[in-house]
Amino acid sequence: MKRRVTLKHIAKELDVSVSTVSKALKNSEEISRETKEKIQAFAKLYNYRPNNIALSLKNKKTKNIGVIIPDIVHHFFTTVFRGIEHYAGERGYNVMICVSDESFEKEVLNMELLANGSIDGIIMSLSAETQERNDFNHLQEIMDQGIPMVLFDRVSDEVACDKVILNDIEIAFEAVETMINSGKRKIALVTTESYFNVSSDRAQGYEKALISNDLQLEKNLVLTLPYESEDEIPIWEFFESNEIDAVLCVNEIFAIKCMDVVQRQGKKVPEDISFIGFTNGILSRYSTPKLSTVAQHGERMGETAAKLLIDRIENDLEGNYKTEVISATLIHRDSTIN
Amino acid sequence: MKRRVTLKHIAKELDVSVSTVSKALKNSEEISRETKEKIQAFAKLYNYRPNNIALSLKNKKTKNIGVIIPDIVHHFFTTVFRGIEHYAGERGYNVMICVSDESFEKEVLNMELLANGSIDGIIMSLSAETQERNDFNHLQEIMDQGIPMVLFDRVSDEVACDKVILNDIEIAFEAVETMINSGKRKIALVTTESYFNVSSDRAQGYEKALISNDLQLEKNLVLTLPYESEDEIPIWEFFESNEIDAVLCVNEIFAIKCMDVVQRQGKKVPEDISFIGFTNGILSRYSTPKLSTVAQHGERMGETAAKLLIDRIENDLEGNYKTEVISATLIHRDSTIN
DNA sequence: TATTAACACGAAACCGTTTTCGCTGCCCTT
DNA sequence: AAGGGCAGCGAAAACGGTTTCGTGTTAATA
Repeated sequence: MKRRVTLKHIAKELDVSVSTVSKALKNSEEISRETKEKIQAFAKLYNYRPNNIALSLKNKKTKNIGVIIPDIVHHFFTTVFRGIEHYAGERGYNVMICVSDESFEKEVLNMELLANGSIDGIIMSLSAETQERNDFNHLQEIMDQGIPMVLFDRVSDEVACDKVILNDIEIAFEAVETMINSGKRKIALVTTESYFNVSSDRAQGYEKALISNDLQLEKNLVLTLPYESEDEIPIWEFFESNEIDAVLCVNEIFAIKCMDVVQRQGKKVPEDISFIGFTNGILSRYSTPKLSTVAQHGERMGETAAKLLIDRIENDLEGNYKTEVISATLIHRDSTIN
Repeated sequence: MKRRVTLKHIAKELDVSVSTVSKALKNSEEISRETKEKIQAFAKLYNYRPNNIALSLKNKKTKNIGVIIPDIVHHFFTTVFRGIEHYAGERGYNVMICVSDESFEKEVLNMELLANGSIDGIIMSLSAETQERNDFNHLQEIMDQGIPMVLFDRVSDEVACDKVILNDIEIAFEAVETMINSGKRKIALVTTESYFNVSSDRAQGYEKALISNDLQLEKNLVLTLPYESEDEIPIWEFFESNEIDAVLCVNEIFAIKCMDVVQRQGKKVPEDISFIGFTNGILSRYSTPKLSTVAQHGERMGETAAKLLIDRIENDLEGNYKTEVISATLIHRDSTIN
């Protein structure tokens, strides 16, 4: 119904100039006390709020940050997002969110949409397709336009910007070593395609742990699963045709599915076979047995990313890109011994 | 590094006026072919993109919609959000998202932030605190300002606007009746505080089903749990001190927790006791046994909400508020008989 | 040859703010 | 009485676009 009241309306109504109104509302010394009181009272009465769009245009600052994530229905990303949202809110920023659906094309589209002035900076995690194609021109363009950008979790060495990552190698190493120390010897890895930087890092940690404990590195103890699939057969065969007494999974779902399969095959978890998964989501807390996991501290990751971004937006940092490493922690539940 | 190129830059460089550039880029008939070609080539070369902020100011349309949800790390809300994002994207809208964290104060703050010109309309689900306080002035103010708003799932009768809800009463009725038909007689309800409209609707459906099947409506077969709590004792006692052979839970987590408790008490699911939960999330699919649930079709809910909102933004509908009802469906897994 | 229509472009207003600068009066000083 | 200083306010530019309404040039027509 009612149109929003603007400075111009107030000015006309009170028979002063727009500039006077603007100054009065900022309590400028330049304006007499009585004029200020009159204007402020009027503004309050009509619930005046400065128009953000006009401010953005004038200041060339939108106080918005854009977030592009591959999937919103995904525990890890939502926790990261929560961290971003909280931190950004504290510093007066709003968050626009786009979902790439793991698609390269949608990622590019989203970036173009956001980059047209709507946001002061971007936080993103690469889509699966982007990692597979290894094509980062769209990121480079954003950087060239001088729009600050922070990459988290799924990052790439090929683009120079601030990054927030997990110490994937170290924590995978630690996870595997924990299982070795509890007496396990035939340790498997269940992972995704290796173009995911996180998967290859975790594989690296897995291998290092085996080697440093004088264990054989066996190719057939590594199972590569498609990112999303309901097909259980490869899992079933994998655990039937190999003697395995411990498993590291690069995500929670893989771990739950594998645990389910081996239990149906008559093995006991963790006595016969231990499990550790990445992503400390709800599934881990409610599975049977409760899954031991690597907590990725998504919320802290999000906060860190937001801090890096906003710092760069507000201060001109001239390159000097930082990579912050979030330390994961191992959470022992009932799928590992001790 | 490089500043974004504007119409003014192009105009100066090509020695024409800003208006000519603007028209040329819109392929206006008014401009000669050669001039248009020259300008378009130049624009492409320097990767000109119109500034969204300037457009928003001029058109008084931002092509942004705001979404306020109580929690982002929550399966149902993320699926709704995905629906919103998809549909909005198709119609050329971006999404700004705010999280109220179930807090009244944050909800109000978020609305004020969004309402200052950043968005063309709002989609929201009420925070727990807002429902508890029963205070909707902030919603009314938004409506008074003429900003279109759509409420979903957690709605209130006290505010007149478009709404999207689930047929909670009917589906709860159906769920309970299904269990009755499989021979169950002592049917419990595990719910949250009744100021959640969805909980009270589900309770209503539960009661109606009992009554219409000539079963006793027993107060002590209703367990009210705090919204988030790790305390297991009330659950344990509830199932120990009552003879119960079937349970309807108003959310997934409650169901999983209860199933866990009764199984540790030595009862068999579903033979001794059946379970149906609301929210068809990942937990339901991977619990032991797999939980039978009410699928709320969050994605469709989100799409519907977005459609209602955008239709209202783009056409002046003058009141005539609609309430769309999404039909939930019962998914039978292993926590119910047959 | 004078009038006119079509063509191709420019000037300016506008969206809502902020901010710089300049212009009035008025009072005080000498 | 003249000049200086200051308090209080307004005009205008700027942010980056769109759009309406001229306006000058050329070619066609009477």
